[in-house]
Amino acid sequence: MKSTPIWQAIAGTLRQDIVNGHYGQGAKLPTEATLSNRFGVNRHTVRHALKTLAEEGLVQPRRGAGVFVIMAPTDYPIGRRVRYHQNLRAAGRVPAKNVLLLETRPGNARECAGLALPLGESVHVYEGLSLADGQPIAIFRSVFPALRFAGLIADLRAYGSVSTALRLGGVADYTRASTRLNAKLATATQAVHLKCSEGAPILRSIGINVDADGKPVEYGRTWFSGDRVTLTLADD
Amino acid sequence: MKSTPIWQAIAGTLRQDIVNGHYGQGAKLPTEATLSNRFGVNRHTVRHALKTLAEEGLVQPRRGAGVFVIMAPTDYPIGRRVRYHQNLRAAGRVPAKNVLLLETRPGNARECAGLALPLGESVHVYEGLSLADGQPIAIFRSVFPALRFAGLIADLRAYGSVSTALRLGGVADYTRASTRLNAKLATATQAVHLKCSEGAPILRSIGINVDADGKPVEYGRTWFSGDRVTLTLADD
DNA sequence: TCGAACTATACAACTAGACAAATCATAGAT
DNA sequence: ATCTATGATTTGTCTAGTTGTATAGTTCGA
Repeated sequence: MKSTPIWQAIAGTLRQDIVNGHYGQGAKLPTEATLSNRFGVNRHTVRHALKTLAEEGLVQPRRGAGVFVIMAPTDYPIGRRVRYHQNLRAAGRVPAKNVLLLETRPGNARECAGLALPLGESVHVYEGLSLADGQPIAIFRSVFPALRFAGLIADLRAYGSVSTALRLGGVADYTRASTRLNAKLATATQAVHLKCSEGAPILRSIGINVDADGKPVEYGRTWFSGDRVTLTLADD
Repeated sequence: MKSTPIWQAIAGTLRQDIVNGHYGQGAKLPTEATLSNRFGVNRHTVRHALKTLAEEGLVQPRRGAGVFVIMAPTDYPIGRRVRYHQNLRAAGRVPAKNVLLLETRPGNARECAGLALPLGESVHVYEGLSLADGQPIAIFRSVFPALRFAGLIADLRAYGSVSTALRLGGVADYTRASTRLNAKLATATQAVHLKCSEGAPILRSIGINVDADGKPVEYGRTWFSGDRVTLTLADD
């Protein structure tokens, strides 16, 4: 049996304390000297732990000042009408999106089934990264029926916003028809984008949005960083 | 004629040196490299000898620091009235406490059940480390009903003593109502604090203390280092 | 032939101490 | 009141030493 190194254990408990809101956003962690005393280890061992937390983007050290919490755990609302950016802004965070991929291709079985399209019909794919205060929160991949929304790619590229692009495509309003949640482990690629370690817990959400007539307009999958996001169910 | 292995001879002479007071309590043995030089053998042979001494409880190695002479296992009294510090002092040891956590939060199912509170009611949490002669003996986590003892956190922070804090909270006397004992294996975090190896045997005690009226005032869990502590049942 | 005892080497994990660089708090001078 | 100098605090970096673990090989006796 291989025992876990001390620095990993320390990093784990500190991460838990941060994620559980024990230290709020911008709060100063105890000094390295204090922590090394508290854990009964050498200062360098604590530094090793803090280094990994800094690499994950959880924490930022400032020479002469201390180590500060960069991000607070994000509450991410799930419900019939989700407006990601507005919710985050209301919580005092700075939301952002990072486009990774915009393309049109034939949909696969799952995508066409979710969108109620014949197999192999062409779909728009919008893949990107959701950020809060510059920290990656989630990877999303949304697919849309390409025949119905011919100019969607251009609109997405121009505005970045799904709701705006759909409105320009003639969908005045849409709601969430179904949501499924899974727990997964981060793949290597996901770990790179989410700035977490491979194998970190991931919360995967698969959702279908429909227009006023009940026709599917978006089949979206989202991979949330389990450490940084708490999904909250909104009942509306 | 069967010759005794070298490592047993080395263990014997080291043991003699220790019991003869050549190395006092807490003293650091020469490094493995020094010893292997002095005895003219490989370092692994010395390590084999040191390992048996460690298993006898005579010495305790600390990675990166050295091998240290250790004292006898601590007798820890369990009974209706436990005064940890006084008992240890009577045995000629120097007791100490190390505060790891002081917070107020909603209690979980077990904690609320133990304290006879409605689920989710707020509790004070006091987590720390018990030391004897500077050596970690046990990790304790006590929870108290927060509504009843409003100023408990401040008192615990000021005095460190549970009995003092409870007295200031209006509980003149309290006794142990129930004690349950389990054997566990040390988690990585516990191993860090107790300075033992992950998977080392741990004696877990779950106790409920009640006031004179039989109302629960403390739900405490304690994880003892199985190697260093002998629980003794006091009948009073 | 097998296993116990021992050697040899290398690397990982942790400790120990020192000093540099940036920051912060505060007393003192203007 | 404001600015400045100073000292304490805190993180960054470096060197050196110590135990933990893994692998590979040798010797010797049953």
